[in-house]
Amino acid sequence: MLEVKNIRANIDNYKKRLTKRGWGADKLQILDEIISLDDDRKQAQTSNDALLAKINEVSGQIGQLFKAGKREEAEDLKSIIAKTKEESAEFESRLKSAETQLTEALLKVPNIPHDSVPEGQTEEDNEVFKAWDSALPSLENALPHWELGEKYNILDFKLGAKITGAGFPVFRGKGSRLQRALINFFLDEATSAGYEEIVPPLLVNEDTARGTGQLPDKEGQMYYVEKDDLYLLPTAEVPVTNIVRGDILAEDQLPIKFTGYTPCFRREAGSYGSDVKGLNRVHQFDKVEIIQVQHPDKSYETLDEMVKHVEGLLQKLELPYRILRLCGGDLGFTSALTLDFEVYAGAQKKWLEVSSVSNFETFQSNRLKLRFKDQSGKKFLAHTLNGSALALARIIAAIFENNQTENGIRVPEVLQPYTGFEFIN
RNA sequence: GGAAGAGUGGCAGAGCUGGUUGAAUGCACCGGUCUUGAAAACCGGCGUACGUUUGCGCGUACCGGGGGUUCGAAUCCCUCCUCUUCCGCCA
Repeated sequence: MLEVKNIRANIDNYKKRLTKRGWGADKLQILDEIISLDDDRKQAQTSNDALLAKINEVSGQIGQLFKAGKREEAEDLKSIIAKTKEESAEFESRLKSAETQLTEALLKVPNIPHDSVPEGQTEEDNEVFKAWDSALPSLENALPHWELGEKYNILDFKLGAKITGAGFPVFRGKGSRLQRALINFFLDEATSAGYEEIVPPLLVNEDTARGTGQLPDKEGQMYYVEKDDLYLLPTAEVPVTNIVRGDILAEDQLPIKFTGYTPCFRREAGSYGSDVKGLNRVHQFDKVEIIQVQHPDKSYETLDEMVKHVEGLLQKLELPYRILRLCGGDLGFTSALTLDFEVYAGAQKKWLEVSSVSNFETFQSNRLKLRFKDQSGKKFLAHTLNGSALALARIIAAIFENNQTENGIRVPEVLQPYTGFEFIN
């Protein structure tokens, strides 16, 4: 959520940058409405506060009169309060209405794209930030990962459908072991890069889902447990970022670095087409997330650092990858700048998104009320960033497809200490 | 799931027979005096949000969340949440 004071101070600039998201004049006028609602809000509060002050003052007088035994005089003053309360009620309802409308309007405005965000409407317009220069794997008679899963009995979609439904794959045997190896490898890499490991709850309440921006408008993407009013998490970002919700940190506590492994649950309502095949798009997958809370002056350096981290993982896994800078039209609602990582799956001959690293600047922290205090005691909203490091399902798809040999699927060397075997066969 | 008790400022802990109590006191923290330096001692400061003001400041709200009673509530009532203890159940 944007801050009204920033909208006021930068309205022309914000409008200009929001056009990158494809916003036209009709949508942009909401910024003017926000300022006007904020004016209403202030006016109502100023009037109401004055009336409340009067009530407080007269109440004090009544108290004094009662003490002095002047009951009748006290009774007389009560009528003043009754009258003032009536006046106050009107301003109070105006105030509440302005606040409600203001919040509703603010919730509709996405984050302001960073200057480096390319123009464009669809994923076609994403900028290739770093391309893969070497030759892509080109295998004779290569099998897609879902066939390899069946061939080696390590990944079973039909079984998942039987137990739960479509989009809930079952790993077994060496497939399970590879999965566990990847999780451990990713967590080890993150913790040695200074991230504190977190095991969060997998169900979150409404306040938490609101804090990172999943609510109010993405409830359709989350599984919801009605009886307990809880949501199954779509990413570890949600519970882990909320660790610091409402905090006022000391400046020297920054940056805060968290990592966490969790399964992720996504309804993926409305998805269709060939890209949902196999592990390409599933309702439950495992992911290791990295999260940082950083000083606004350093958050873009931090973004680079996180990009390097993710890049390092892909290099160690020997996977061909490329990095995209998302264009305005493809940029997530809460993000100011996002870099997507894609790995090449050699049998499908497709690029699969395996990580998304974003700087939210103060968009999340404003909702989270996450601030830090500088040496003079002034408070500022912190910047939040996160990235997948990495999302497992598609990584496994790529490893299966790219590493298939006559002897089976070759386990990347870096994972072999974790798996205890070199081939899946 | 049942029963009882409790939720106050960074922490501890008063207030809870309603009336300058945003809240005593102690610790922690920050500044100062003292000291060669430090400690101790002493003095001062020390919550959050919104509004208002050039500024000093002033106003309003907040004592787990929400609602109510009252001229006036941290203090009374209702409700929800959380925690503790005991019982039950259980990985």
